[in-house]
Amino acid sequence: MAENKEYSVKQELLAKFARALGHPARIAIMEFLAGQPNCYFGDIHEELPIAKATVSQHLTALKEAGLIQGEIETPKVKYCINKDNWTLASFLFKEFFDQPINKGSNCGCSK
Amino acid sequence: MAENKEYSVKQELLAKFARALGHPARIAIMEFLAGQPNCYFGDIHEELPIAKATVSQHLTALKEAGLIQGEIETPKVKYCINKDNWTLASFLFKEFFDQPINKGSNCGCSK
DNA sequence: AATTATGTTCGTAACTTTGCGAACAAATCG
DNA sequence: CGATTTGTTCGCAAAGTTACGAACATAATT
Repeated sequence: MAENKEYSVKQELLAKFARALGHPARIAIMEFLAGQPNCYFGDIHEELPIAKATVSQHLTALKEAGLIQGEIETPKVKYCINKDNWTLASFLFKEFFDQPINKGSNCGCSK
Repeated sequence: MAENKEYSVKQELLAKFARALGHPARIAIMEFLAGQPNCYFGDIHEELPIAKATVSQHLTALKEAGLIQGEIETPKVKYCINKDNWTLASFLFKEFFDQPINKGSNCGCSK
């Protein structure tokens, strides 16, 4: 930033992942996928308090962010976590939250 | 989930933090605040490729998510990271990404 | 060829987000 | 008091999100 006043690739990527996780349904989907050996659309839908069309939309959003992948297993559709991007997201978030926070930036307002 | 088909408090909270971080400008703001001993509105604005009205909006979004705090230091406004919630968010994201991923959930699609 | 099961896509509605310039507010400076 | 500095708020436009039911697509089954 600073000189060129643009966002870095990392900032854009982190924001993309964050945005994808920015809905409780999508958090719930990721947690469900992490814990299930078989992850069919129907099972995911059963877990959520929303219509199947909406579930499909959320799955598409997660897919577009690269966090999950789908596979047709007629007549069902199997979803799973994209491990490469999961690992990447994990790394980026950890790096983000582990950045040192300048003591002077306390502003006297955080107690 | 499952029985009641609702989102947990944790899922809602994590989604709220994720959503707040779901824009590159807000990622950039947080990174800037983390690294600066003095974090005035004007300095933040200088770093970003957007109008001040928009910067103000993003700051409000971060404030509403609890990630930052503002303090009037006339005629300027000083912003800083809310450390308690930063720590909470950090914990929630780490817990989320450190959850074990079921091997069976590979679906054969993630190689 | 109809039926069934499983999801996706379409169309729509309501709402939210992002962005900007202009107007406004508050305190200080001449 | 008028002018200046610093940010916020207002009003608006364009675009994106979330949600749903209905219609559609696909493959297996009868």
